[in-house]
Amino acid sequence: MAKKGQKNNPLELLFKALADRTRLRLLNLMATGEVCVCFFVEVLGTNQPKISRHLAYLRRAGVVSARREGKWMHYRIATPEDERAARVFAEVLAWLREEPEMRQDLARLVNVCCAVNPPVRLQGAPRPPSLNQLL
Amino acid sequence: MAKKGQKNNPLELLFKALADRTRLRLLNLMATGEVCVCFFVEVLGTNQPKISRHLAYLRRAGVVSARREGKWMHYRIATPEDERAARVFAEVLAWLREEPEMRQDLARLVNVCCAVNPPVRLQGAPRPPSLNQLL
DNA sequence: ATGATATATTCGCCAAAGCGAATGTGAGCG
DNA sequence: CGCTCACATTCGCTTTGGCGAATATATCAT
Repeated sequence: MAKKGQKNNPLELLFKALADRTRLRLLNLMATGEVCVCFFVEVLGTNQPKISRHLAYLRRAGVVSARREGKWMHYRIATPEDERAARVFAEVLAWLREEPEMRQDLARLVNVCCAVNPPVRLQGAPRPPSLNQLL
Repeated sequence: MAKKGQKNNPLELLFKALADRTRLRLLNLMATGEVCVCFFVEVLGTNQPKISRHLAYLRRAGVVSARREGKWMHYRIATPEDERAARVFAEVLAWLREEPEMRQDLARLVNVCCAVNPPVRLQGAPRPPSLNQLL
């Protein structure tokens, strides 16, 4: 019964989490604060199960945490305890912010939040708190 | 026939390269300078094809470069051109240096290099230049 | 309870990637 | 030339992970 055992220490866990474009885009959107799942779906323009699966992956990797609010789920970045890890993570987020697609994503998120006529899907959705100050 | 096309921009490429413990150990050993393949094999204590495969992976990802010297191959870290990428990479290496197993690896590398009776396998092998100053 | 909404999980399917074992290649030496 | 050493690549095999489609769960409203 000797287990294969996940040798996955925080290091590998983090990098595996970062090794996918969808997950990087999600993290980028969470960079300024917690975001509701429906916004991810809207901004990334993909189906919802895909988003949920990647969010689950990120959570298993300890990179994000989730909070429930009624029927909505909010995800936020979970800053690593280890100082080195936190610095690497912060650098990565800063790097992301410079990529064109990531900037577009952020722009779309802001647009969708501030829209006078938001998509039906987002009618009653709780807006990302960090963006409220932009309104 | 539409190609899947590797969307792999430098970002994902780097993180995929980092998402494996063996590769992280290799990078850690190269942190101070170029190292010959035979030392990797000796220090990590695994078979040679495995090492070569991971080195090939790192090279495809643009993270390391190789130099031939007679029958020996030396690998070194290829610092990314992009400034952000370089900073992230440097932070990662610094982080690695703090992990116990990584320190052990480095210690073994030094030991093997300075040994009066090195393993047969390494008799004529060119030592990592960066370690010569330690002798 | 019924239904609607928001999110999560499961199910096949397929591609990427890790492994050990075997084999290929290229350089130096007799 | 042929042999050996250092390294690279290939071959099955297994695991991981990504995907869309379908289904399950949780919360709220009626």
